[in-house]
Amino acid sequence: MANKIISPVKGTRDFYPENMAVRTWLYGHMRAASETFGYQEYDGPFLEPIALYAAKSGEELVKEQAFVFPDRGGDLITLRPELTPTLARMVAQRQGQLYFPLRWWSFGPFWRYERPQKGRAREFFQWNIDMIGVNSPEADAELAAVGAEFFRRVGLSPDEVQILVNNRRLMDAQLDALEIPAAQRKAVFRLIDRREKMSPSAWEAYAEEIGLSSAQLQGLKDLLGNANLWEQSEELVRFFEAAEALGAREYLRYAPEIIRGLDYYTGTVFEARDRGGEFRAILGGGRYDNLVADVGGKPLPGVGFAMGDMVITLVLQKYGRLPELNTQPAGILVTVFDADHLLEAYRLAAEVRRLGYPTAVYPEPAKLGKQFKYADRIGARIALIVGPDELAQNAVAIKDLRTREQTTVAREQLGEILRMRLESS
RNA sequence: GUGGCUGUAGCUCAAUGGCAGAGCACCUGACUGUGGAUCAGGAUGUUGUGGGUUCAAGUCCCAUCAGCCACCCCA
Repeated sequence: MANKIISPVKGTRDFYPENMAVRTWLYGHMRAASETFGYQEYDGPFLEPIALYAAKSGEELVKEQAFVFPDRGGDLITLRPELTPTLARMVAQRQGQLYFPLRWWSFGPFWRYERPQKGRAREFFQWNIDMIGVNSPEADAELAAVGAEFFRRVGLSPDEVQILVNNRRLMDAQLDALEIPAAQRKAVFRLIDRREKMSPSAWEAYAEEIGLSSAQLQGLKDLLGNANLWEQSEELVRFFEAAEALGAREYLRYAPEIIRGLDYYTGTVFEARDRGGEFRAILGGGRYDNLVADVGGKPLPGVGFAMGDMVITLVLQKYGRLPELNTQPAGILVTVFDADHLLEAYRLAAEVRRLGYPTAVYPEPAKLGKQFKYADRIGARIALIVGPDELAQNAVAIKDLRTREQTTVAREQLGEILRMRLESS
């Protein structure tokens, strides 16, 4: 038996009803946070040509981490590893008819060919939210505020999660001052990104390896130790002022070590972490001012972030913020007294549904005890019985599965009684 | 792509190289119009898969697959 079950594809997840309930719950809060700020829902194709990503997403992403396969005509197709390039294309295609600034959000599946581990699968769901057409620190702050709004809604406090913020232009200027040449910039960004993941000695050895002088290394260490560095960036000063006005300041903190991996970020970048530092980034995003032009449109600035479903779920679990979710839509189960009363049960179920209550009916005759047990196990609150006695009186027996009390009511009173029972608690 | 740990009943896990087991869950009955308790009984496995060593393998060896974890990388 067991050996005949075909394994699911590595790194995919089956969403049983209890898992699906969590996904739907997350989706609801993402929608609420997005719509509170006036963002519109959209989506793109799950399949894209590989060329869309080749331009700007970063080589690692396309070469090593995307699912790529030839279609029957021989063209290379990619299962989308991220949404931003699709968004850039969609905007570029209708650049003339869209009205800016554009505020769009989306939630859907993405694929990434990687070794699965904690907080990461090959198929995952991701919330994307972006504002296109404005280049201002205040727009950046609004996106961060949407992230903060989401955390607030799911019950995560600023003591538990924080959005760490930096700015690439600021870091570029600082690296200029240290006379670190442009050719070395990418390697140094990577070095910064790895600061907290390596031991201090290994980190310094790595710095030396990429060609930093000891003076440059000391300068870099000073930068990364300077929690007030943001005051030297007019963009970040305005960013934090706007975040304050938006009521999101308490979730934000300046962090000079935040760089982000994607090549297309040009200004402010941010990512959310749990304060224990236990998990990888909960969300990540920033400003990208060249992306629409890179896919063939006229230049348009943008800012946005993405949040995967897995890390946020781990964080919510850690802090006990995942609610008990009801996976049973039907509060009522109609029992089947015996084979002669099967259709009577079906008629009763139809009647109760017309009254507006989701109702399941036991699909075949069985011992009543078994049916009550089933009703209890699927999470129904009320069981209804129509046997010969009830039928003779044009009545229905109502059993409350929690209190175990049972009453018989006239058929025409059924709606009223059900309303009292189901809406009382 | 590299490394570590783990695969035994639906679930959680036992079994000094010597007859594959327990608890929970499940099914039946005690209870022919009533679920969670109790009691009695019952079913359940090619021990992930394929090889090898051995008189004998769940146990040792090799390979492979899967899950988890770390590295890599991160949307």
